[in-house]
Amino acid sequence: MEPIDHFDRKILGIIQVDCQMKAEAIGDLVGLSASAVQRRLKRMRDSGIITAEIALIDRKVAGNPMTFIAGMEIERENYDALSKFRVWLAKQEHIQQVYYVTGSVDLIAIITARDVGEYDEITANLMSENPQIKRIHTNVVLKDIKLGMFVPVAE
Amino acid sequence: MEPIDHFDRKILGIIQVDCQMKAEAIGDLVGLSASAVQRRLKRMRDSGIITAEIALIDRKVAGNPMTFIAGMEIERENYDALSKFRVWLAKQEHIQQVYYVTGSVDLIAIITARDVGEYDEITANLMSENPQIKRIHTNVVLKDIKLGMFVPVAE
DNA sequence: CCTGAAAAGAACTTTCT
DNA sequence: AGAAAGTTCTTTTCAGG
Repeated sequence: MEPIDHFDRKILGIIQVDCQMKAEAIGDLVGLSASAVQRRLKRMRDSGIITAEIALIDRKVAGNPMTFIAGMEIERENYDALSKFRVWLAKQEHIQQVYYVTGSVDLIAIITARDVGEYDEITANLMSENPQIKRIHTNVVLKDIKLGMFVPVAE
Repeated sequence: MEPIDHFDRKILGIIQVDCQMKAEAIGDLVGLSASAVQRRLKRMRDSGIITAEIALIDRKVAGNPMTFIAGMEIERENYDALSKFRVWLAKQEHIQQVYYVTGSVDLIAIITARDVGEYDEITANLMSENPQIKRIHTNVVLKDIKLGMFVPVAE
């Protein structure tokens, strides 16, 4: 993967907050011309440093106001079934994030739903479709304190 | 908050995956002219239905390849200190997401760091700056199975 | 009120130095 | 890299449902 310089880092810091900002405005902030910024953006998109540019929307308007954090235990034996699980997950729109972790549970998922009833349906389906999952510990999110995907760009 | 119609829902579904898609391309997908799509986008941005448009970047390139999920226990008495905590959190770039939850822990945070050492520094600082946090249970993320912020838009 | 289409304006891409 | 020309996209305007 291509190396990035000081200007790239600054640009990444900006577009992680607002990727619709005009190249000229970014240029003013980082001390570069609009052309140079555009070139760098194109290079970072093409090389995969920028993996996606997405809109965040109001969950209530989308009809999925609730969030749940599910800790899951899986059977050690067939934990190679993860690849199949991955394929299955890609199609599950309500399951936003899944992490394979160390600790008291094996997987942690962040799931969005209309209400508790719908969450129940989702987890019931999750367990029936993926028998390697033995147990689910649920935390209901009462309040989003901070939500983001921002990653600091180290110098 | 303004109501949204079928076209808005389709547009939201698209820009949650790619917010740089051209209005004409979106129009082709949803069956609307480019002008109409632009108008709807502007309205949804102004009204706060679209809360942000952000770039996702490669964590390794950013120098923060590791992710940790921290479950935190807080003292019941001064859990109104949440508002101060919130202000403090806003400045903590390594702490991406924080949820106030029911269950065995009170808060769950998703934290990004260069390595375990840096994570240790972050949590040490977290606890010294916020004495109401009594205990932290850490899950180290071994693999990101799915990462996203996509929210399905109910009809 | 919202659409589609065309004109006007702004941004991006390319080329050149 | 920056600047200017060329191209594309967005914004505004306007007529019509």
